[in-house]
Amino acid sequence: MPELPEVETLRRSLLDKVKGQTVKKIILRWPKLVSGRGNLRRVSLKKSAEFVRGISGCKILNIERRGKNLIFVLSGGRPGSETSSGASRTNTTKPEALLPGGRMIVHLKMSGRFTYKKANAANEANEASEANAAKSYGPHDHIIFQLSRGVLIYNDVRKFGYLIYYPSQAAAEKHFESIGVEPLSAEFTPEYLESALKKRGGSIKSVLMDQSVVAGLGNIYCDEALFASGIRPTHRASSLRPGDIAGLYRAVRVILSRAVKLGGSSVRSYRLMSGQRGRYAEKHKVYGRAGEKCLRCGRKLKSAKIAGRTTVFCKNCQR
DNA sequence: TTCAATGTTTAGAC
DNA sequence: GGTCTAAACATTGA
Repeated sequence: MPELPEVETLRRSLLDKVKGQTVKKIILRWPKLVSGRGNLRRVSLKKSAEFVRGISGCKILNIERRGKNLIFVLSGGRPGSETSSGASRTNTTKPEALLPGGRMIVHLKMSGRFTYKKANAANEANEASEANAAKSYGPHDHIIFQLSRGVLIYNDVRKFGYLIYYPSQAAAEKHFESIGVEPLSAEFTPEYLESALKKRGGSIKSVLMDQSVVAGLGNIYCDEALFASGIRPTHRASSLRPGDIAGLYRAVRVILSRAVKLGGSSVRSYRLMSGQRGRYAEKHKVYGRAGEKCLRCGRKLKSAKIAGRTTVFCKNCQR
């Protein structure tokens, strides 16, 4: 599902459900997903073991977002240390004992999802038997996190996504070394955008999609922002005029924040965790509308392959 | 039936 | 280095 608004929407609902819960058990039904982020990754027993050992017993303190990535902030404990059963439960007078420790970074790529099921008598019983537990999961439920009060499931039809455990914040930060600014943060300014675009060859669309420039824009929101600012996706990034860049900058901010407010865009089978549709898809002016009429001038919207992605734009309104 | 396309990223080729 | 393509995988529609 994954562009910034969808990931941000997911972050909020996940936080609401799992914050403060402890990871009791992890079932890796497709271990490759935790073996790194390269597209040629192989199953790594070492990584799988580190993932399970590192996260089991930890409390989920917070969930953050960086671009299209989710960052689960975990407590520093391990089973048998400060997060162990009896002692910490009675010793509630010192919540500050749970310092942030490891991080789990998740990228959903094309088809990653999370679902959450509250614990109840039925699935407690299922968990008792491995055979029944296996039956209660869908064919694309690849990673199961049994939490203190429910079950968090990572589901990914195409298996492009990844979940990586880092033992410290410092280690996790390296993951984002080559990622650009957050488009909804104060760091993202018209000046930043202008200087970034000046340096780049290639089309404006390919640069906007480049996560090392701005983090979180994908095919949908690039097309929408370019339409809103009247810029043709093929336009060379380095030759945009300051006025166009200012317009593009505003469009990116307005469109992303509006989409976050509406819960993102549900296209294809994507749904919110609640099962509802994100309502921003209703606002799309160009994405998914190739061959239909431009909502501004009425001419037929064109489709083209740009930066390897299907791109929809209006030849008349975007120059 | 076969082929192309799908919200993404990256490794490897030039 | 920048810039482009194919690949990781499954499903769906033409």
